[in-house]
Amino acid sequence: MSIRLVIADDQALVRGALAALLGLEPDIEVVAELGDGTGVAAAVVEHSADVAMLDVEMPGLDGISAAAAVRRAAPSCRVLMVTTFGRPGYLRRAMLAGASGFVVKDTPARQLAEAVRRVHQGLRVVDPVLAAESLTAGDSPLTEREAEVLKAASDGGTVADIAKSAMLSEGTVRNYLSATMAKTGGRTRAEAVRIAEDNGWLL
Amino acid sequence: MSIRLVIADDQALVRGALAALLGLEPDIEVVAELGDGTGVAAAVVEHSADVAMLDVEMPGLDGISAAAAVRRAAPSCRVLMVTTFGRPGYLRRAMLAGASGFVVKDTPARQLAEAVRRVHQGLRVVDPVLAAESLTAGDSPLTEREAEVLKAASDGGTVADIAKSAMLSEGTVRNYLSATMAKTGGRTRAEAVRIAEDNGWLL
DNA sequence: AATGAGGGATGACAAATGTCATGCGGCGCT
DNA sequence: AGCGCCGCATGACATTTGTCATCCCTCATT
Repeated sequence: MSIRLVIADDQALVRGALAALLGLEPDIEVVAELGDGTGVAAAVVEHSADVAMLDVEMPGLDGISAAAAVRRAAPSCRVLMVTTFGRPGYLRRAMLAGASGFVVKDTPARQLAEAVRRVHQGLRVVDPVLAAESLTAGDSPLTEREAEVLKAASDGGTVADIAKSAMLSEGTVRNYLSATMAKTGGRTRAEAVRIAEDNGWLL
Repeated sequence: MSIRLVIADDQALVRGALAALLGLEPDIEVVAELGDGTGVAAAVVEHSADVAMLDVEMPGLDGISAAAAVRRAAPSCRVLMVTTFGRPGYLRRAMLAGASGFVVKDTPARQLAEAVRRVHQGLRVVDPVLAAESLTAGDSPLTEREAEVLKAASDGGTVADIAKSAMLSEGTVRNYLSATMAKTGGRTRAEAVRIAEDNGWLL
């Protein structure tokens, strides 16, 4: 009996190409393709899928949240995350959300089908380089509010803009930003944003 | 006789998947897959390819430069650019570099093979939405130095950092940044960076 | 020869940013 | 009850930015 697979990726070209690639495998059957995370759990249930392959970066519901939704709706369905960026924080969060595997998009195409088979068998699939990074990088040092403020700062607005969007006093915003800079080791606000993004501490 | 195709994309998974997708077409033959832009022109010549499908964002030689190299080395080979980001500036620069087509990665997978066939026939393939944006957005207003300084600023360093990396006086750096902010309409340095990136004025 | 644009620089000034101390109330832990 | 962390806020302060005027030099255009 073949593995029933659901694929979610926001880039239609990539989504279709992955479906084509995996559809070539005799033991894999692609039963649904989605462009965002919102309908994934429902699709998994509807098609009684065995494995869901999810991109982390998606509009609407992000991959991590979608993974959690899938686990809740269909505990027997394994989740394999596929992402462009090997952010350590993504890996950790994906695992906490119940994912069984995590591969980055520059792993060889040959290994993808194998990864699908492994997670289907209940094994865990994790890029070893990433796993190591994830251990050394540690969890996010930012508090919820700090992350929120930093995220609001990530599009380059002024303190006044951020204060307005977060309903905070300007002084408070500066305090939070100062804290994020101290915790990330960044010397400027922009640097703190970059570091936090690279580690997957925002989202 | 089938269309001989060279594919270059830095994400191995995507590259392999695209190859699989297009390999299914009876009239297309994937003769080479590359992970960066440096070897593309040579590969095109070696395999006497008809069409080269290039990603814009690649390590080493970027897709635009690779496109130019292909046109120089094998004028008979058409170039189809494929990119994640529909930056207006990318489209313009790609066309100037001699590309025949430009598609973004969220176009439906079905249309990709058709795009390859069209450029092979000497037709131009351009996402109409993008083409319109490209016209309204206009060319980059930034001078070479301004773009260089703004790029140096894009990782969040201080003025002193930028000055050092560009071998300029700090005052001059501030003047250039001020100019970029005026030209992009950004109210802060970070905003100017974002706007310039979104328009494809950096790179 | 004159004009203008771009690269490079200085100095001065106003505004924004980053830092720090300090305060308060709430929540969880021991 | 006390301690510490977090959320939120103020106020003061030193830096860093962003803005502007002004200067020099070069090169291409007129």
